[in-house]
Amino acid sequence: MVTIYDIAARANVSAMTVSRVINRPERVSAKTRERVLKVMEEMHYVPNGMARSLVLKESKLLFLLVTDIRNPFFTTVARGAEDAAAENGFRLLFGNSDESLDKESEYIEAILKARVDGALIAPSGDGSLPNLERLRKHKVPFVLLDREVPGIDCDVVLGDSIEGARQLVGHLAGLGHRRIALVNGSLSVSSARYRQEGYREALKTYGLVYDERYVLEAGFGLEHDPSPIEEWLKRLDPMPTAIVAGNNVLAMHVIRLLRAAGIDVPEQVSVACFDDFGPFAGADPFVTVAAQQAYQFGHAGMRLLIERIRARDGERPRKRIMLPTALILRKSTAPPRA
Amino acid sequence: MVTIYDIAARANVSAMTVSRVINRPERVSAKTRERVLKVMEEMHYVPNGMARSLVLKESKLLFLLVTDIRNPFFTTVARGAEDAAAENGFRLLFGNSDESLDKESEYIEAILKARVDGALIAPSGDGSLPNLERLRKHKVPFVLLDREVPGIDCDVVLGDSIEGARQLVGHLAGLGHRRIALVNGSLSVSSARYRQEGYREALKTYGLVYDERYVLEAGFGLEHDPSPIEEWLKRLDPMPTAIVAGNNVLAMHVIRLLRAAGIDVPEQVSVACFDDFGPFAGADPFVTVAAQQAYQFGHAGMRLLIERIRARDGERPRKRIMLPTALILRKSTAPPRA
DNA sequence: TTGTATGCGTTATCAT
DNA sequence: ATGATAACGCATACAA
Repeated sequence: MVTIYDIAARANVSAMTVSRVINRPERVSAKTRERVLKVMEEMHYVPNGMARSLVLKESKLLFLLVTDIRNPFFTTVARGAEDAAAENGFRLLFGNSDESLDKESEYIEAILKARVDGALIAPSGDGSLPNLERLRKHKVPFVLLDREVPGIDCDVVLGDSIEGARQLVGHLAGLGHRRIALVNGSLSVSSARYRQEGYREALKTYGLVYDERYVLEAGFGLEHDPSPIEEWLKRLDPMPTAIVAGNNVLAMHVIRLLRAAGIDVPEQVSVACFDDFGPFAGADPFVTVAAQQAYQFGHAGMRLLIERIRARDGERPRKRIMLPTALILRKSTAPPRA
Repeated sequence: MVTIYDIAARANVSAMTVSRVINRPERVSAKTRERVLKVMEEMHYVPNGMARSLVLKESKLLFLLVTDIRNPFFTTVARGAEDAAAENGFRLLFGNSDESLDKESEYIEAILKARVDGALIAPSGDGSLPNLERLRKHKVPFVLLDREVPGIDCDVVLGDSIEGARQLVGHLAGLGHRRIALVNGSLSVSSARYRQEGYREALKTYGLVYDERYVLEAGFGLEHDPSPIEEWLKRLDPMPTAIVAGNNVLAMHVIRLLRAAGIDVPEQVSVACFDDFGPFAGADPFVTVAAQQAYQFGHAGMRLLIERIRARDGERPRKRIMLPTALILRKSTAPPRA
């Protein structure tokens, strides 16, 4: 491997001069600078980032930890995060926790070992507290994504779940639905709690009663067993005329299960959910959603993280960015049958 | 930051002993090992990966370069690649080239600087040759994904485009279509060439004539301007009764444009494409596809890469993995109108 | 403007 | 079984 010493020898300067040509070109005479640059070119020199990181104590590496990169929400988040990172000269490492605390813990260790400059994290849930405290103890700057964790005070980018619930329930109530159920993720996830809270408040707003039999706590993950949803749907009597899903995965499960049971959507049951399905949902997406600004989640979250890294001031006040949701009406919702 | 020297001091051993406890525990007496481990625990020691990489000349970092992480094909590839990397103790950096050679070049520099152990790359096209030669010159192991590049001999994971084309055209011809058009990506991308070749061969197989007016060279990327497609569609006279799209993005454009022009799919024109739309295409996906095994692309590609890294033998024969495609019949294709 | 000495945190080598 | 020393490639502090 070619090092600054190899360059130095060939250019008849010291290694320090080579280092300066790279980092502070203006502090080197034009003549030697040209000569050194020429030798660097000839010898195909590429600076060793690891050696540089070791002495500078900054790696220009950031970590993005999501629960599943396959979910178009996180896919788009990743795109926004990578763009923002690249714009600021950072590279991105990534991992999938699969909503599992254990996997998350492994990635936390990876974050620590890799000496990345910071991390953008969608925590698996409230159980992430020890993981985040571990990062905090090691002074690794981090920003939370989509979910907050009670007990930890940090920058966070959230979606407005309360407003999203109001949009969803409001739309369904406006169509005339009065029995609106909710399939949710685990209540140990803050977004699920907010969504449930918003659902409850919105029901009240529209003069509907909250009935806990019409609320199911399931899982947000693609790999979660959907059979509890199936049983719940069978159990419901009378059937709700509309179902709100806590995220896109749950909506898919619900629609699939309803159809499998011979129930038409939206003819017999309307379905709407939080989160959108991304740009590849097809030319004519089906599900009515309260869409989150996924790209902004990633982009703004990354910028927040980089800001905090730059302002080494750990005492800088925490920022809490709340991104609005947008109701997008599609074909999975319709007025209830007479 | 806690270093092995801090641990050494507290445990009354040398730094080397601490290093041994971490890397070769069996070569340290049980007693001191326990003592050192206890101190490491107490002081919350985390090894510095960068320092380690510097001396060992291996980073346990791999780079995944795709053209767009938002495309469900690459999303799933990423998931497979990350899984395979994690299974083997590697972490993944990633970047999006957006089908742009310039962006790709920037990531190539990043790959070089970061001293990653290898890279899994979906090249932007044949123009990637210099970029790949640069990696080769610096002895960075790499594996190509989905596309090969003439002039470079390396491991590669490809989809069987010839077979995919046969499946698609065969299906349409079987339905009775005789005027089957093709919207393709840039012919400087190997997969586009193979798909076009397969299309041409399949037409012959099914006794149909190849007419270049019914073939358009557009772009695979989500950001490509779709207006050439629009003009092409308007120009076609008579209209084809079926259109094969070179990938999922093109299929989306075509379907959207046809509908915008008041043309029903599949009633008036059938549409089918290479690549699938992933697990979030909705509960009832619309488009008939020749699906690629995206997860396997990532997983097998990553394993190939890791194999090559381990067998430091650069002369090891290149592997060329060809993954089959699967025809999935859905609602975007139907018999032509009488 | 340029060079020397030193350290970043770790591991390999060789010694004890 | 354990330790002393050098080296990995680079940048900072200081000196010339």
